Amino acid sequence: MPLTKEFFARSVHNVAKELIGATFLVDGVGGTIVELEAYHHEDPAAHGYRGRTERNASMFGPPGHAYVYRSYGIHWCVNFVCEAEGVADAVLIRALEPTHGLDEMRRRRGLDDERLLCAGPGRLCQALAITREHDGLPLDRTPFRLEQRSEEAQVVRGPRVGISRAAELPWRYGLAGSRYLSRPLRPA
DNA sequence: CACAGGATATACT
DNA sequence: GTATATCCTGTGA
Repeated sequence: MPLTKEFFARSVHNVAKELIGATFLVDGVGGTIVELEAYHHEDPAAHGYRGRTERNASMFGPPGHAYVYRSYGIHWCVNFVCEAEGVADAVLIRALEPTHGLDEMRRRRGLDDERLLCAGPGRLCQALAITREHDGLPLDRTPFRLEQRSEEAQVVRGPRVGISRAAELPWRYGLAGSRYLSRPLRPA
């Protein structure tokens, strides 16, 4: 079952929990979502916390769309907008288990190790060729494909990665036992 | 383990 | 205007 706009028009935590195990493809290349982080508009670590800017404009758009931004001047990171238009809640996609288009991902990443193809927000954007071109695009249309997970997933929660503000909130979600996480997830 | 790389935002002077 | 921090990764100690 493809994920609809209604799926994303809910609390960012419900969306986060249920996205673990979903399939995420761009032009047929991608895999299973095994790690993500929730960013709520009242959360000081969220890009939308201080209001709209040129960079984060698509966070304030309708749910079910992509928010792509450049991180540390080098990498791209992709978020899925949740909740409602104007609210600026989103989930940051942090890691995939590669299942589709492995050779294409290896070529783009310039490396063989399957475990490192999509284990990190910048890495997975490179593997899936996600750039600013994708910012603001709807997730239920080409080039994206998002499929709901077919079985229950064992989801674990822990503190988020790489932030200083609100670092104590356990808003990082992962698939228990996955070897494709960007780093180990210690339950909080 | 440390640190370069360098866009974007915010907090200063 | 300048300075500092950031939702990170690759490389080299």
